[in-house]
Amino acid sequence: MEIDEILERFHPLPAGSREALKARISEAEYPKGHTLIRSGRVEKTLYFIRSGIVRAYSDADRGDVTFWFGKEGDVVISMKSYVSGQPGYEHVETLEACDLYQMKALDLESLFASDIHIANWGRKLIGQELIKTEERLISMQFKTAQQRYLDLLSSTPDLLHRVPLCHIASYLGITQVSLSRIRAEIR
Amino acid sequence: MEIDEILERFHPLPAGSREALKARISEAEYPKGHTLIRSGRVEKTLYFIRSGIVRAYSDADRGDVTFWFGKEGDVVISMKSYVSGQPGYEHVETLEACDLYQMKALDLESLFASDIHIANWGRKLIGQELIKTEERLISMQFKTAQQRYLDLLSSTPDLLHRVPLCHIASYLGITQVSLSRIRAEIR
DNA sequence: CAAAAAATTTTACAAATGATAAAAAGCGAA
DNA sequence: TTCGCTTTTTATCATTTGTAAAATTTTTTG
Repeated sequence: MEIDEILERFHPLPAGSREALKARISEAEYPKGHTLIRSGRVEKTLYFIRSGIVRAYSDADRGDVTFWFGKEGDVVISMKSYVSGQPGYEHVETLEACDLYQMKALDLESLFASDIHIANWGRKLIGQELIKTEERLISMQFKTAQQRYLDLLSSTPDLLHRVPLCHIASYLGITQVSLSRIRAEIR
Repeated sequence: MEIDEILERFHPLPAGSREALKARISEAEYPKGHTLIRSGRVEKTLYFIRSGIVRAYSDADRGDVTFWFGKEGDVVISMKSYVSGQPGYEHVETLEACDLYQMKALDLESLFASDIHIANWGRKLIGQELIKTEERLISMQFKTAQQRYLDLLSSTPDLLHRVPLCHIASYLGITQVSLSRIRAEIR
């Protein structure tokens, strides 16, 4: 997915503002298994995914728990770092070789301070992430694991071919064994 | 909590921008049990809580499920309406008599378009909501119901005196009976 | 292709949670 | 206070989910 298309996903931008953003964006490739964001740090870079897939996870007693998948067109930010300037709680690693657009958080910050269109674009971007997170939270409270699995199957079927089931299970808030049971039941 | 203090909670504002916001804000009182936001509509008003407590909930098979509590200093918005302009999925009702500051979403929208400080303030506001939502999502995935209850107890102990346990249970993603068991176990 | 490694599924048992019903406790109004 | 109502707790049993270990399948590597 090309950068113009990605930037327009969140909110329309006047050509001048879009060019100002693009002037700060560079490209980078990373292999599978590369860690883009590490917890406990204030992250200084953010990414847009041109191609590939990544996961965000945090450490827990029972190993790491995946709470987000990002794919083509998505933004990769340590939200905590980005919003509050405090060390984040998440790791983000590539699950495939990835082509990314990258940008310094400080560059974006200074564009926010000087360009009102970019400030509003950033507001919309965060807003859309918020809706997605809220909808996931609600689905965790409302729905059974089986329903959540079926939802995932219909909304992003490709995820199941591209990501190991252990990460899918943890994303659904269940164990690998439970997921296996659900899959057997449906078959 | 006074309006200046609430507005400053999210991001510092120059005096002029703060006054521009305050010029669009009025006060209102609502009794306990009043519905501020109804699902299926595009909400045109947003609120800041001066005093009192509210809950957001959605309809499910097994009755309504509470997914957010707001108290003094918090913002009450239908996020879906506000961010995407589409009908929201949540109801918000007062659980106590509430003193609120209220504002038309369109007024805020036009301030976003004309005042860069307010646009960035709005960005920070949404960002902080996102962090809170993300942390709750993670705690739903990582933690047992008992841990979530203990977390709630230590972070907002007053909630338990002000809100019926049926709403607390649904907020924690468990039944009233399970919550009762957890409470008995701890005692 | 065969061996090794990794991922996934299956099994058996234990623990946690849900559903339901009924009892107990708390609370406001007459 | 007592009555009537709501909220909370307790008890029982059924179901779901977790843990641990083994079996199976798939993928990787030589």
